[in-house]
Amino acid sequence: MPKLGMEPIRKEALVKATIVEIGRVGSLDVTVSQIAKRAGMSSALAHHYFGSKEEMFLAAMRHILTLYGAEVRGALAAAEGPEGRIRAILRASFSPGNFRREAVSAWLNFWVLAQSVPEAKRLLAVYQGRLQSNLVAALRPLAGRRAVEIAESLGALIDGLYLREVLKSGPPDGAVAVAFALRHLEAELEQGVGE
Amino acid sequence: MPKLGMEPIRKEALVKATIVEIGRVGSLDVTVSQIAKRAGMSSALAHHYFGSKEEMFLAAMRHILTLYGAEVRGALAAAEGPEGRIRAILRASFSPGNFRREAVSAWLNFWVLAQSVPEAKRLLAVYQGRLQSNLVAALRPLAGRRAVEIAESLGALIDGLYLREVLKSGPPDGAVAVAFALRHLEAELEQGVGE
Amino acid sequence: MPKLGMEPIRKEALVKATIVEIGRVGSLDVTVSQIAKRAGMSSALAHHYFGSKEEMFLAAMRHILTLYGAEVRGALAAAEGPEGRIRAILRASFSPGNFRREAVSAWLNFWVLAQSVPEAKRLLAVYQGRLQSNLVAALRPLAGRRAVEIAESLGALIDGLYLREVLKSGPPDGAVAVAFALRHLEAELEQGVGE
Amino acid sequence: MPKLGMEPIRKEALVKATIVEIGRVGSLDVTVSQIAKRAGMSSALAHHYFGSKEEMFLAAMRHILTLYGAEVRGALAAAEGPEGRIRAILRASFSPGNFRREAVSAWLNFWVLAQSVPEAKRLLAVYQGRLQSNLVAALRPLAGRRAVEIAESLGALIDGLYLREVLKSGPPDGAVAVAFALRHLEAELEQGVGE
DNA sequence: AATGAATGAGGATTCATTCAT
DNA sequence: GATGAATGAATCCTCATTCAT
Repeated sequence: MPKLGMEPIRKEALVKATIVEIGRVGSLDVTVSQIAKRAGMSSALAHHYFGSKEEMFLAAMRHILTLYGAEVRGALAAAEGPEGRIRAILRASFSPGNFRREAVSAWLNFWVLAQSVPEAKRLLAVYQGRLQSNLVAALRPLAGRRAVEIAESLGALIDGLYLREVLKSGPPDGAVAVAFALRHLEAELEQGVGE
Repeated sequence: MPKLGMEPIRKEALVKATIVEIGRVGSLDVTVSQIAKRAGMSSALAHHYFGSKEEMFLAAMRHILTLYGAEVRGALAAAEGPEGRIRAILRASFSPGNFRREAVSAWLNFWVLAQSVPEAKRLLAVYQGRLQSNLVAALRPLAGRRAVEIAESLGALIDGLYLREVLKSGPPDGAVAVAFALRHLEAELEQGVGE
Repeated sequence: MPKLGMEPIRKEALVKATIVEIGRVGSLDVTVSQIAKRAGMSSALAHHYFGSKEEMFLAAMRHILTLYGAEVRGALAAAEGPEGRIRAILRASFSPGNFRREAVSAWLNFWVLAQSVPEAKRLLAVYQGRLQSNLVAALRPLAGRRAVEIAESLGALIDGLYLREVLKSGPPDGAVAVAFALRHLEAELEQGVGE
Repeated sequence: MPKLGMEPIRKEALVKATIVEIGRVGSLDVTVSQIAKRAGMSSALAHHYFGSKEEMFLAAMRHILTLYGAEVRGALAAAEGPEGRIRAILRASFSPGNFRREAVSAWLNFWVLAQSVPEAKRLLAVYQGRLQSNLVAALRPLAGRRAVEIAESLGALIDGLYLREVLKSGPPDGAVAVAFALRHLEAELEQGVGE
């Protein structure tokens, strides 16, 4: 008797194991066996479910980006006012669920993957596009036509803060990162006001 | 007496080939043979001069960071006034020599390398430290005690802009990046004034 | 469910192939591929089961020493009287199963291995210790306190005869070797009597 | 101007370095570069003088066997009476010059070499032949027609004692070995007397 | 005489992937 | 569904040897 509904459970376990292993090793030089072992199954089964190592990586990317997207959406739903929406996006971006060592490590490696795997590039582009439109929507009432460029610089700053987390030791501090980004934003907005 | 003085020539060729290959493949999954072939020699010779693949990567990192450092130093030497110094740093950061596809790709991969190779981490930390102190020195007259935090956010922004170049197509446009960073900076400085 | 229970079969095939190849080449300069090919499998599988070439060598050593030990034990079980026990040990030592060209060659190479691999050294020491105590036990009733030194010299003689077999051509002649050792032994014992 | 008479000096340095390195590593897995470096020259020069690694090994063998032969000859010249001659041979065999760790190690490795290199086999056979005839000559007056077999067993015992030195720790003790061999010999001779 | 330069050949080891059961 | 078995294809690295100077 086949166990019913094993597939999603197995897949999820593999996706999580993939992220953990990438985070542990710090690169994509992770073997399917390592991942499968951590997920509690044989490497053959991992291939059975994903077809190839690359597909596992892509699934892991989707998982991380989906998680991020969900968190942002949730935060936005509870936010009020333009500024509140921006704060919500930032807080979600640096929430403990996203801004944790192994996720940051995986995320960085996905940028590398994007250089050689088109689908990975597409996924990152989608994520970036969503972030950008969310920011623009929230900024429009505050910054008018400057919303686009401010959004872009805020987005780049967020990515830069993620990147730099790699060199730091100790657990990531999301609050500090949010404060940084907010200060930057206020500066930009004040400038707009001053025009 | 044998042919002499080949070492520096070979090493330089290998370092350049390493960067080219990393840029071409988009990851550190380059074989020593590929690199050596592009540098016009056997892989055995590459090992003879560098001892290991990792050492070649580190040499390539040092090369890129040294190049960057030299360009910044040169630009600073010709700069006048605090603002001029900042512009110099930014222009050097996004100069065609540094802000080119293959160098950006290599640079991104070095961040990944830094997660598993301590020496790579150290090198990046040194580069980051220099950038920070250069920025702080230039910002001090303009922003007083806020110099440090502005420098940090400016640094993160620069890294973010580098990172995002990965998703773009076409040759990197340094001018746009500089403009972005400058706008951000002006906003930060104005804010200080408004306090 | 997959094909099962291959491990012991494969391992045994590899161990035997290792001995054959060492005997054929006359040194430890055998490639894993050669061994694996002779054992009828890929070198990758050999590594899968043994982890490393060195482990294969050690397994081959254990095999040879175990074989030897078993033969001695068997012969001792059927032996009667002190002299009978000694004859049994000698006959086992030079039995066709142990005293054959390829086993002698492998044995010699294991002595070399013992110089650089501690575990190999340990194995040889264990074998030597067992031989010594077996001999002493059998000699005690015949030679009293001289048993120890006679055993030692008999052991060294056995090893010397093995060693010298290397230079000979044609199949080893165990009978001659046994006769040699027995004559030596009788001389030693008579001397004791004469005291 | 070529340095005159460099060749023998270089060659000797290489031969000694070969023995040292084999002793150090405990096997013939020594690189020409290691040997050359220890001899204070480039590996290219080593090849210039010996043509190949194998030739270096053979030269080292000749060196060791020559040394041994010379010592035996010297000792024999000063010996008096049959028993004195035998003692001389044994003492030479286990003299500090021959019975030292690195020489024993090299000697063992040469037995291995003899299995695949005919010239090495020939050299060992020559050494063994000389030892045998020396022993027979000395034993004839004492043991008559039994001289041959006693010589052979004494020779095997010597080789066995050399071999077993490999497992021991601490510097070889020639005196003990000589005593061992002498006791064995006396036993053999007494037996002859008793016939 | 002497050596730095250079390489071809090879060898241990790894790994994604496939397959039979 | 699940996995042990199995391998081909790499890849890093080593090394004896050659050569130009």
